[in-house]
Amino acid sequence: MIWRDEHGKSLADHERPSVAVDVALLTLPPGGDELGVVLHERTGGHEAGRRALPGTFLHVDRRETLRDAALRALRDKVGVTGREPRQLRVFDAPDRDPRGRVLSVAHVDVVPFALLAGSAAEVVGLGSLPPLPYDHDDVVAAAVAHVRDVYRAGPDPLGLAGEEFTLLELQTVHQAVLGTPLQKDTFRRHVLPGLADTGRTREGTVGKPARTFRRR
Amino acid sequence: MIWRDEHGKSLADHERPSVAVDVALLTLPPGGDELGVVLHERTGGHEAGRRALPGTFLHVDRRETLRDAALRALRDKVGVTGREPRQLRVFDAPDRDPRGRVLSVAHVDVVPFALLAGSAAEVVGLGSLPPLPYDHDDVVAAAVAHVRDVYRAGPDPLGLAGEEFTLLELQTVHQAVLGTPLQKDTFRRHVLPGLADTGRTREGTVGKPARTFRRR
DNA sequence: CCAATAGTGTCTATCAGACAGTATGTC
DNA sequence: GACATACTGTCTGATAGACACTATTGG
Repeated sequence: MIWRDEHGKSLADHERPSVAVDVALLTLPPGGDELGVVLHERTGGHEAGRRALPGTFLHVDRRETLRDAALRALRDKVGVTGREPRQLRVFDAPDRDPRGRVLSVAHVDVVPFALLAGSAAEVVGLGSLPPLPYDHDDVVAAAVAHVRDVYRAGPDPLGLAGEEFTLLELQTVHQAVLGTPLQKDTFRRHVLPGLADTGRTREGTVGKPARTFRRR
Repeated sequence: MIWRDEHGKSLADHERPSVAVDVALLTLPPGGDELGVVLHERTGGHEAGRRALPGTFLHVDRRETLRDAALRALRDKVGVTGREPRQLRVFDAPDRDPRGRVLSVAHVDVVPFALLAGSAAEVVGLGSLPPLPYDHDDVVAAAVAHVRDVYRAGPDPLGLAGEEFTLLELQTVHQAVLGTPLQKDTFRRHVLPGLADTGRTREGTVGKPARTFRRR
């Protein structure tokens, strides 16, 4: 049976675009004071050696969702699992891909730097990004803007700081994400209502040991 | 020439989904105190008589953008032109359309009620929506949430109040959009910085005539 | 004068931001 | 005890929210 729409057309009568997903995966390199982008270097094909955001085509034949495609791209291209990519928007300029009409559903996610150890990921600071293919520069810009918005709402909403952290560690994360320095006492009062004291302290440093917290 | 990706596959080797756009077009019925949704009644086909959001398939063969497809849907299905639809997100549940794999890029826009005069549009208040097909209920919910967010930022960002308005008219619009009553004096001070006094007043009513404003 | 709506002076509670203090650890 | 870092009391200025007053029109 073939379903037809109000003009008597079936789905087969419409030319269909290819649909891809691209993921701007952001992280915080240690010691760095700015966000990093996880790229992968392409091998083979006509774009060998060029770095790009991890991405892939949607596998319609496997009834794959966009989320699953994004997770597959992260796993296969940069060896990262356990993420929760969020849609940013669809990039749909007709000439954005020279191979044909390809819509790209841009996603954003974030990963603690420690989880990248030993993976195929290459992390590049926001300030030293190479030119990226397609509209990946716009994807990164949208991703950074989105993450900054989210981080204005409360303490480490996406878990960049890990499970347990001191207030100074949390402040460092927020400063790197937002790209601006923050005041210690103001920051403390801002985030404290959203945190739970673990009862433990961070020992072994100079100065008074700091209490550690979890997100509530 | 056929471009091949890093696995030696060309675009033709991937099964492609159909891509549709759906638009939640919101308006403010006169006298009403809540947002309305512009629906169109389907004619012919297997869903005749059912009401749905205006939508259409992306015309890949015409190199159409998603924005253009959304504008075309508004023009052809409900007779509305001159809008600026914004993407909400992609709805991609594999079984959302019984005809096959169809991704829907949901859009939102807003239209002054006066511009609907004589069109094929049917406006239904948010509180009295019939069950909508596919995931159109979710689209409407996302659209309303988005418009509410936008209207928290400043005076009538999307132009629902028209060109020129009194503060009371503007307040009525905001109350209907947000679904909550607002305080006269607080509202006034909140929006005044974003308005320009026209120098004119609204005559012919009981009480002191109100000055009219434009958005700045 | 009265009714009705427009517009404003002012009080208060809250909050961001900052300074400068106190507390508690290492060396 | 010196020093470094964690934590906090408190001041200030800005802002949201609300009350109640004044202003200006039509009838």
